[in-house]
Amino acid sequence: MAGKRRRAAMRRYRWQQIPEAVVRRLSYYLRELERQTAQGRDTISSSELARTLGLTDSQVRKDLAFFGQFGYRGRGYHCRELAAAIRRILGTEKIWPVAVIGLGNLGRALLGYRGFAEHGFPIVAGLDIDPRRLEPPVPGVVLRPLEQLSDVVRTLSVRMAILAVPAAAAQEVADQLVQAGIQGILNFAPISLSLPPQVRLVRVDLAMELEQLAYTLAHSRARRRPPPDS
Amino acid sequence: MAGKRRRAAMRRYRWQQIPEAVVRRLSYYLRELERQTAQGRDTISSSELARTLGLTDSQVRKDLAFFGQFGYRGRGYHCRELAAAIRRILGTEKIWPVAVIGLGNLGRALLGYRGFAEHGFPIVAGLDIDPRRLEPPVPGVVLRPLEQLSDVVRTLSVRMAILAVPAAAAQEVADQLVQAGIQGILNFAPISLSLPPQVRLVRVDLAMELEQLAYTLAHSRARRRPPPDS
DNA sequence: TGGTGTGAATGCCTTCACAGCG
DNA sequence: CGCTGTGAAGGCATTCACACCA
Repeated sequence: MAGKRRRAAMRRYRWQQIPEAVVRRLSYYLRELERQTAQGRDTISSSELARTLGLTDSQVRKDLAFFGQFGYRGRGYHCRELAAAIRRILGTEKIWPVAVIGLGNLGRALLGYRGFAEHGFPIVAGLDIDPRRLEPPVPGVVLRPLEQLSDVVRTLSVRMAILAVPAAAAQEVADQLVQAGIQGILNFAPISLSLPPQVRLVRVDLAMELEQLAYTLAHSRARRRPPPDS
Repeated sequence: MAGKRRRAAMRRYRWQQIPEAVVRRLSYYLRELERQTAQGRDTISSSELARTLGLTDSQVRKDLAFFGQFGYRGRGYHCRELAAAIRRILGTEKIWPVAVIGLGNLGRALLGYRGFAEHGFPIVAGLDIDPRRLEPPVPGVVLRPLEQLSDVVRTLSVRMAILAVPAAAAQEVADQLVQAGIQGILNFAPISLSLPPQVRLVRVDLAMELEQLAYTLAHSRARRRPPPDS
């Protein structure tokens, strides 16, 4: 392996038309590959990768086939190599500096969440309307009043922002983000933003995730079973 | 309207076999209906509900049709009434007390996040292995060492837990949750947990959401369709 | 032998189109 | 007249099955 001559380059593709679900799974593959690599594993088969993620082997292979040929027949995929390929596909072989907007409870926590930087998304700035929330300082993070947004975006080359303001303010602040040149928004406010089509939007609604859980619990016939033994 | 005699009860259904995507959208409908209600609106048509969410009108109607008939021909849906129906479907007309496991950066923030309680998921307990993290106290929340998990689960009737521990510890702690009788887990650790099938699992990977954003930004030389989220 | 890559088949979800009704 | 509810059609994603290869 050790990638002497890879027989097939990554396919030049119409990235546009790739199903969203596929891209989503790519992230999962990447996480698992990183974990396996960290554990010293060299290669992995589609069926094993699938099993740990609760998917089917053919789905893994089909997903990857959208982007090229990465496997070795009879042997599977080289973990480190495939991880690198997925990073290239996702665009995370480069660093994406991120700004957090809204430094309340959640925003502050996100400033300190290490998982972002570990995956190529260092948080370089935090902004809030209320200047009192700009204290205390956070090492490595520029804290500024919201009005300086454009400056921050420009000087730090920020293209994506995490929006963690109250729902009531979210649309207005989102408009300001667009104004300032932000191209992608990760929205934590439980509201449906309307934005110009060229601005990418991903929504995370934490209460909603619990609702999904509640739904399955409420309708599982296995009501309130006692703690399983063993 | 004022719901004199609703002509059709909610359909008795095979809740199990309803597509996951439908249940997911139900949460979005609920959010939007709550917002419209708060703005004093009385009724809304499927097409308007759809438009604010970036969906199609027929999709809204089809989704709801899984569960019964909620609309009024020629008039649309009664916001408050439909919201109540969706809450019944999701199981959130009842209160679901939740425990947060892991009181690091993220866990602490989630303790204080109001959006949970507002949607029927009050956080009643926080647990951590490290006793130092149990300070300072949080009003209304019981903070305990992880070893007291079973007690807490029993005395507070907790069925769902939010898992916010480091990835390296996540599987082990998840096993303990199952032991203690937890039936649903919202997992923030960037790792694929393996659990007995009767335990429900929802995964939120924050870095992954940024990866999705990065993907679209990295490949956005050409036009994509508008985000399904809006 | 073991496992990839991929057409073909399947099944599911979404969209269409319109009957039906207030 | 407006808008729901719903069979039918269409499109898309997943799974199957197997040729092919190291």
